[in-house]
Amino acid sequence: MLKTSIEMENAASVLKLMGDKTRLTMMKIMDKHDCCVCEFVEIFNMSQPSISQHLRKLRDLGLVKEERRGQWIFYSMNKKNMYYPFIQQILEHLPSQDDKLQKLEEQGTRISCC
Amino acid sequence: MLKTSIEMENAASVLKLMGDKTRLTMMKIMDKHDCCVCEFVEIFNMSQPSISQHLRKLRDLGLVKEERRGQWIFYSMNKKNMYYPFIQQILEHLPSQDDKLQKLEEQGTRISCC
DNA sequence: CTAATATATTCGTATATAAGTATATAGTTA
DNA sequence: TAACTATATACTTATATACGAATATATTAG
Repeated sequence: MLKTSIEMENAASVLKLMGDKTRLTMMKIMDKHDCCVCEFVEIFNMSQPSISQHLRKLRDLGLVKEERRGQWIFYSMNKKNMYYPFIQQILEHLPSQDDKLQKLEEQGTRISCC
Repeated sequence: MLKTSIEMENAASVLKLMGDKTRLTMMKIMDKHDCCVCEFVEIFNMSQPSISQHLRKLRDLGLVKEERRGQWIFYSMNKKNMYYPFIQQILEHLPSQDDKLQKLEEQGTRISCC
């Protein structure tokens, strides 16, 4: 059985982050796709600062990585983070959120397709 | 790959519960052992009402089961709960908390040994 | 170089959460 | 049956959290 070594305190911190539905969904999306702030703003119909704050929390723990492409900064899960294996096996059990990106594409607001 | 079907909203709720270090530790202990309130009070050096409130939150979601034995009510993880498989694979990755029960036994305050 | 766009940060607000004191309740024990 | 013990509940308080308006910052685009 593949086990990651993770302290209780760190585990609780990660789980608390994932215990917010918006962030959990973001993480599920970012596990497979790059996504930028303005796309999340559309997906969740939330304000840009709110989305930015959610990402900040993930960034503070090194859970996500950024890549600037032109005007946009794309976020994805940082698979090199020490907690990633722990996070991944949680995300694996969640339903796909790809439909949310699909919807963006249909509306012509998917940016990472360009 | 064994996957459980769990909705995002429910997953977030469960994860939020587990995002508290005290509750996470309690859940880890209860996954293998029965434990009563007064034992948790000793383990965590917290007030009885606090422990009781933590258990209440777990109980409200059906995550724990109770069993009265004399004066005491023993709690353990409810392995029949629909979310248990999801929870279990998270708990599996955490370090054992058995040493906490061990310490109780050494102090002579372990109740479920009697 | 300026204007525009994307994003981060600051700030304020409403709500949620964890902790403990006080009290009520549910049993068991004597 | 009354006394006692274990536990649940109610209440208060301090702190954390999520959200969005306003603003600052970092780039790119023209």
